[in-house]
Amino acid sequence: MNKYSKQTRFLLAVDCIIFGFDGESLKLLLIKRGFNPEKDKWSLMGGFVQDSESLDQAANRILKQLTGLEGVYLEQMYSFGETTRDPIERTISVSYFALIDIHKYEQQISSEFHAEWVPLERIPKLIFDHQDMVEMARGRIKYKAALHPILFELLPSRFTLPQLQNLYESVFNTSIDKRNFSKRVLATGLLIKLTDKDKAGSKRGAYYYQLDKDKYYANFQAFVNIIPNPDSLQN
Amino acid sequence: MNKYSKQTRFLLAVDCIIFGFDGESLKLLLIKRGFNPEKDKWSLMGGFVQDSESLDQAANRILKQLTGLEGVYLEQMYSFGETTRDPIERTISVSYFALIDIHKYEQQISSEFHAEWVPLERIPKLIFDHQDMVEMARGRIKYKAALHPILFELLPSRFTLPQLQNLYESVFNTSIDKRNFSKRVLATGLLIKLTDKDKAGSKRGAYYYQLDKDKYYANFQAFVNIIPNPDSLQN
DNA sequence: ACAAAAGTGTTTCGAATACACCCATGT
DNA sequence: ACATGGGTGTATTCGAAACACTTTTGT
Repeated sequence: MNKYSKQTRFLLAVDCIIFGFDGESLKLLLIKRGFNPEKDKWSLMGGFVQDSESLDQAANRILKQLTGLEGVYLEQMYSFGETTRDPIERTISVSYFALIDIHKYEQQISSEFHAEWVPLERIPKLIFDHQDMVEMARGRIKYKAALHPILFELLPSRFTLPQLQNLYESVFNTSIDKRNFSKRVLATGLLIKLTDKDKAGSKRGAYYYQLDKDKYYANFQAFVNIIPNPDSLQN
Repeated sequence: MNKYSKQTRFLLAVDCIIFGFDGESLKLLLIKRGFNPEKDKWSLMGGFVQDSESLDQAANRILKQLTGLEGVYLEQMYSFGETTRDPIERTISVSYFALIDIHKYEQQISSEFHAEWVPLERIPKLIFDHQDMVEMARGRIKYKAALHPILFELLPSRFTLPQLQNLYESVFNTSIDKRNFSKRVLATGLLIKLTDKDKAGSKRGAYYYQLDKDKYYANFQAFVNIIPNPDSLQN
């Protein structure tokens, strides 16, 4: 007995907006499609939802397919359902955004996706409505990062304050006084100062810090406003 | 030529979490299902997405079906896609939350939905995962209202400061000093003081205010934090 | 006259900001 | 010795919070 038999069924896709940070600038992981439609055009990584999996599972599967990574920060963003967004057949796309430590990214064996890290300032034209998704994701990461400590997900487990500040400055496209920055960020109580230094960036070296995971998970919901004058935030 | 022919298609629903405020408490508009499955159980208002409409259009249609209202505040919230969330057939639900002026609500002719306004403290058991949707919506309205002036959508076009304060106190389940409240809320510059008073609530009467629509739309994205200590916010 | 709700102002406190010098080290 | 980036403290400002009395009017 199928009570819903008169209803239309739809294709369902998941598309991932994958952020990474290389110490210089914020980047997205894009692929060059190796298949039709829109072969050889740039696109977000995505795939169809399978019969047996939830949306979250689909997103995790697709992320792993491309990056080899599991257990990364992944959050559902928005569902796109314009009737003509996919010219071949109507498809609803549930978009997810992911934050990964760019250094953990492993080129997958097949490299069948021709993935590339592209700085946000140089995103090429993308297929379908993927541009809109990227726009929304840029707004969302700013919005959320202004209030919650999510940007740590983009850094390796040990990082320095100058690195962290660079990251915030990239995301918000602003510059921050380093004295005030360190005060605010240390005042969260989320950071543990380590005893050794990163000598890569300077002669003197900068102390490594790591996240206090317990406090991180406990305080994640709390407002942690690190950005001065967080005005022009989207959404 | 259908390149996607091997993929599974899914039922797609839209479910609406509809908030209203009657001056006393925050309420949800729920329906008692008049059809199977789960006939006579409480549920959110929802419906299947049609072939010809976008997700937003579907949500607006469903909202209008129940309330008779158009042009109300309606925002996509989250998509629920657990494989077994609907026992009859797998259905993905895109949830929307709506804020409406409860006084504009018109019982629709058919009253085929047996709708009722239910205070948030007395939400009955709901079908499927609608409980989860309501929980998420409660978190979301707090979160967003702590930062943006969305609660005006719940009030009539003319309202008094005591009414507005009641609303904030209901949503955040707290009490606010009325002197500080009026300072903060007037400091936003979003309110226009009218010359006449609402004599219903008291002998002296309270001045009516209305939203400065232009400033409202212009400043919507800006942070407008009216709530003291907005800590325990979800999401 | 009094009860009930509306309206209003000042002081205090804490957080955010602006701002400048010394330190460590590789060259 | 010097150039480069790392690290730290204080004074000021501004906004948030605490707090109490007067006004109006229907009864």
